[in-house]
Amino acid sequence: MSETNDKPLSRYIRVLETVAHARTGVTLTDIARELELHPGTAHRLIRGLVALDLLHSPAGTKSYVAGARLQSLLHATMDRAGYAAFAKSVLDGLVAEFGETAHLARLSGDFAESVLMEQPSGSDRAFVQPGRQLPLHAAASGKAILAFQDEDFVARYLTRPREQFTERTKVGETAIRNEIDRIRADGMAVCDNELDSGVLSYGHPVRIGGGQVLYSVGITGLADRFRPIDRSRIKLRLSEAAADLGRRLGFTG
Amino acid sequence: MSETNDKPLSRYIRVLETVAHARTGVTLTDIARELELHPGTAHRLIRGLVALDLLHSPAGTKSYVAGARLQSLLHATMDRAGYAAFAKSVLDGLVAEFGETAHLARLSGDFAESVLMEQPSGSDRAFVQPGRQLPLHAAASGKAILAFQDEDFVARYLTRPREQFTERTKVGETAIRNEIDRIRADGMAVCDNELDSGVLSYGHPVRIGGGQVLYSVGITGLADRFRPIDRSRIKLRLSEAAADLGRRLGFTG
DNA sequence: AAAAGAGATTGCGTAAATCGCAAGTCTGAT
DNA sequence: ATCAGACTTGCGATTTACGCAATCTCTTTT
Repeated sequence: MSETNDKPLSRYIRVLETVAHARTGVTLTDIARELELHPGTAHRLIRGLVALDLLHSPAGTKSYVAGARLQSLLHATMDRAGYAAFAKSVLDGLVAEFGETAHLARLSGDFAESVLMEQPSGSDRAFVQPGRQLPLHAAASGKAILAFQDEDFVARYLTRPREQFTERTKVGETAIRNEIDRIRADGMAVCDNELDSGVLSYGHPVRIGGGQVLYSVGITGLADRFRPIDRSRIKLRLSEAAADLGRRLGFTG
Repeated sequence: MSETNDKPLSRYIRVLETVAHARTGVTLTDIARELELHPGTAHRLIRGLVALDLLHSPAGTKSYVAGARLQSLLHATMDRAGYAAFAKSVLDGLVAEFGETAHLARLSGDFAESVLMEQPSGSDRAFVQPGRQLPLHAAASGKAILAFQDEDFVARYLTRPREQFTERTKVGETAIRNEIDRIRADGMAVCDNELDSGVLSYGHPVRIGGGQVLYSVGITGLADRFRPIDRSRIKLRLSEAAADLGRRLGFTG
């Protein structure tokens, strides 16, 4: 009988806590010592956590830090209301410049979720009000996120059925793969009548610490009115806004 | 279900992710359906997570939300540098009003860790520079956090040895219990020469979603200069700042 | 109020993951 | 080259988690 009545899950969590509380990366031996585990046991636990991307060992190093999946979980627990405090001003800047609706979207499972939206005053239509689920294959802000996920994520997404919202919605695997390549090369996603009819939308990935893309920032307007606006200027402003947002959202080093 | 990694840990994590992604509480059946688990299996998983305080079921309800330990873990992954983006302006407001040093502290294990500090220009002394570990029984911002932890946490903290920093540091169990009661009743903690000699400090708990206290906001100054300032005005401003910070850190619970 | 139904909980035999330990491998410093 | 410390892998024995089905507990319906 061991003195500790620890179940497996408890030990995993304690490893995560040990890593999280350390300001810098911790080594296997650190963890084993801290938790009074045999090195072999610590190694097995860590290996399981790394396999799930809860821990990460930076290239070549033998120390461990919080993995992307933990970061993702952290952001997932943030309430939508919390974004206004530090993202509103960035969106307001875009609204002021283009006179169209701007929004911030967050990856949430298999959708992008709009978490904050700002509109020009007197705007009649709310395209992307907070809470709306934006499909990753059909919305500009969704595509901007999808295009920068890893291959596992993309492959898994493509195995599932995808809704065809308009006759322009791309749903085929090849079509979406091509679109992803285009977005990666260009740095910005476009959605022209692919989700809502008559609506044109641009989306740009937001990179947080470590380069992970959990968010995107987008501008949306009625196609007829929005189309004439110079696309390179939109891209420039969106990339600036994304860099700003990434700095504000990138809690983790 | 003949899918991917079905090791036990993976299922636990997927339950946590399901709960985190839901804006509101999710029920056992929701989780079972989402993850394609049998209700009995889902129940067992959830039970294990609740036992570790990773999930929480609000009084009497049958739905689940992120537990205190999960929130604590996730916040621990945040880098200190990340707080500047959305907490600096709040601290600056306090500095401008009182002309003393303001800081944000975060619960980290058995200490409160200063994660952000702002000072009046030309200030000569850095009381609580980011990274400093503030003891939960002797620093105002530490006490403000300790007083709002649950009984288990407090009891566990009191079993460990506590350093006596000055002759005014309260180290006895009864003394600390009384201090906790006072802070709970008053809503604010005071540290008068209990940690650093000649230094007077106030700390106020920051409640994030669900009412949990993982942070505190504090003002610190030389006792001789700071003591004359009206305490009720300090309390008012600190509580406003805490409410603002809680909103910005707005996490669901 | 009684019945029906959905959701939540418990028990059980079986299958699988984890356990501690020990023996191996790697790495970097002397 | 050698050595010490850190990391990794392998092995039965044990513990835990597994799916399923039966039971319990509510809320809703009649």
